[in-house]
Amino acid sequence: MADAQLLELIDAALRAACDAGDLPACETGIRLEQPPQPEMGDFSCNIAMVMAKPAQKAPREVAEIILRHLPQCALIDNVEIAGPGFINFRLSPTWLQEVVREVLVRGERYGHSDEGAGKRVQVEFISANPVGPLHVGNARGGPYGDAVANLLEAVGYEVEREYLLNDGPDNTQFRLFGASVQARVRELLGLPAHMPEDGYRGDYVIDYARELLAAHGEGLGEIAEDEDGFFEFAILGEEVCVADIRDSLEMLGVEFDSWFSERAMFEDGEIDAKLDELWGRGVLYQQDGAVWLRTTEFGDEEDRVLVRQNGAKTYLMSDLAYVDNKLARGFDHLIYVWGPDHAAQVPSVKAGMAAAGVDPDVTEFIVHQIVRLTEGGRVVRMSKRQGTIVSLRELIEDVGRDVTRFFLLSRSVDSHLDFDLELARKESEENPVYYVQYAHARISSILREARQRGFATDDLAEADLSLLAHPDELRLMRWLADYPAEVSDAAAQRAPHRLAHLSRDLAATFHQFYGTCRVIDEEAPELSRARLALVSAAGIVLRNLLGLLGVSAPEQM
RNA sequence: GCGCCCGUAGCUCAGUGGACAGAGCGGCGGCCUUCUAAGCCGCUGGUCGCCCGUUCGAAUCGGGCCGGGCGCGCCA
Repeated sequence: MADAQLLELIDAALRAACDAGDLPACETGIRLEQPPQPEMGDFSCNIAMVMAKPAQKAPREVAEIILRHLPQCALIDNVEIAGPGFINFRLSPTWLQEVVREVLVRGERYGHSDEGAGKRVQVEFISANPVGPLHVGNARGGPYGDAVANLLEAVGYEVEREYLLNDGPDNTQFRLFGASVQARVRELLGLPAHMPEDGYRGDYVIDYARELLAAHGEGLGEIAEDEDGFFEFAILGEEVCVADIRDSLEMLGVEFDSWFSERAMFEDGEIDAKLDELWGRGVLYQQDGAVWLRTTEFGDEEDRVLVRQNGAKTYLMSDLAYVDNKLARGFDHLIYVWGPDHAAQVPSVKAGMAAAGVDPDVTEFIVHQIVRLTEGGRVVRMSKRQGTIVSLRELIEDVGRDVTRFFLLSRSVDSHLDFDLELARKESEENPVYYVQYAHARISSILREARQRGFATDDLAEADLSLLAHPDELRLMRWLADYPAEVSDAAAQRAPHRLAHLSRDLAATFHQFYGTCRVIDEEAPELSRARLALVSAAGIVLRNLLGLLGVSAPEQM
């Protein structure tokens, strides 16, 4: 590609200048940027300013030296030094024509790369406790984790999506859920029931109880109301709950490769083995009847309990065994997408890994911030107690999958996200999802119309692209040229929200082109073919972009 | 009290050390006998929370304040 060639030329110039003794050796990587104004050129390089200090010369003087050593090349039409010392390059227009051709030839693989080839990454996300339906609060990680996985795949990694089910026998919340399910089942059977103080009182538990009764019959009433009974009901309830979760995830368009059961690590001895290993490493001690891990020696603020006074293992114990389990499965890198309520435990897990002799850097914890629903500028209060939590299912039924995904992905995970229900419901120009999808429908429509009028659309790569010279055409082509770098950046930064902004931007660039450049014109068949090629290329990139977001690209609206 | 995140246009937010800080929504005014007007064009709009520092250059990096959100359990 043109930018890579340009980098080589600049590098050659620097080496030549260095050999000639005009400039000192430079270890700084050269970077190309897009100038803020198109009149400034196609690419801009700041190397002269970076080198000004080591060279002990003024930036513009350094730039002149570099230009003196720049090899001749047909690619470059014009070079100038601008502002404080930028070197601005204007390339021959053919480079953009090549981009259009490349998009058409590579199709859905345009923008992909092999940066991550040969590396296996696991992305674990959502992992909400299997004690109730997914709701808006814990759903943010869904589209996010999925889109990050898509991005990593696009840059060549082998990716697995995993959902961790916190269903261990020592899990207090899970047992509480079991007791709650049991209480509801007994109520339905007319038996004396005991809903725990901090039990799960949502109506959905009654639905779960009904389902269980339908599936297993009245014999459920004979299960004892004790710890064993609670756990039995927790496992029964989990089946119903997980089916429910999978169902809403299907509505969201998220599919996991792997559902990992915490309980399995207890049953096959991995938890105990990990505990023994830690004893052997001398990083544990007993105090107040509990077993503690010396995490303070590895950067944590305080030591953490692994085995409680009552003999039950803590979540940290499971987390540490879980890391081993993941690594044993051959992953090179582990990404955890966690909700804000788990942010505080990141240092403990990292310290725990270090204590266990595992390199904490193989893990990457991404903590997203909360989601609030707003309606008419006011925050929709969500309370578990009052049952006003909005489930993911309800949200999707209300505004649809595409809008749900797009909205949840449109902000940086570091920012709190206000989900504007009113805007989300609008099927109009105010809604950014429809704006982007409309651009795709419009592209499809143009191609349909062209075929109807007798234009072939399957050999557009052979069109005479040199006819594309209108400023809005050039702008669109330039946009397509930058796309691969944007995907690469978004993947590296785990920032799918960039894709949402890009899709908006591409749609706007296309709509603008559409407004000034008539595509189908029987009077000018060659120009029409060139423009159809550009339209088709824009459609491909828009489709790729929406694909990464997991948002559909409609043929018509 | 401690930790994490945020503070940029009326609102919601982009902006990986670079050139006059961007977008959407909102507001005002234009554009359909022509490929989808769910569109386009123009106008309106800013002490990048404040102060110091690092740098040729800071919305961006560091320190200190101020404001807001979320956490801080032998629950997860």
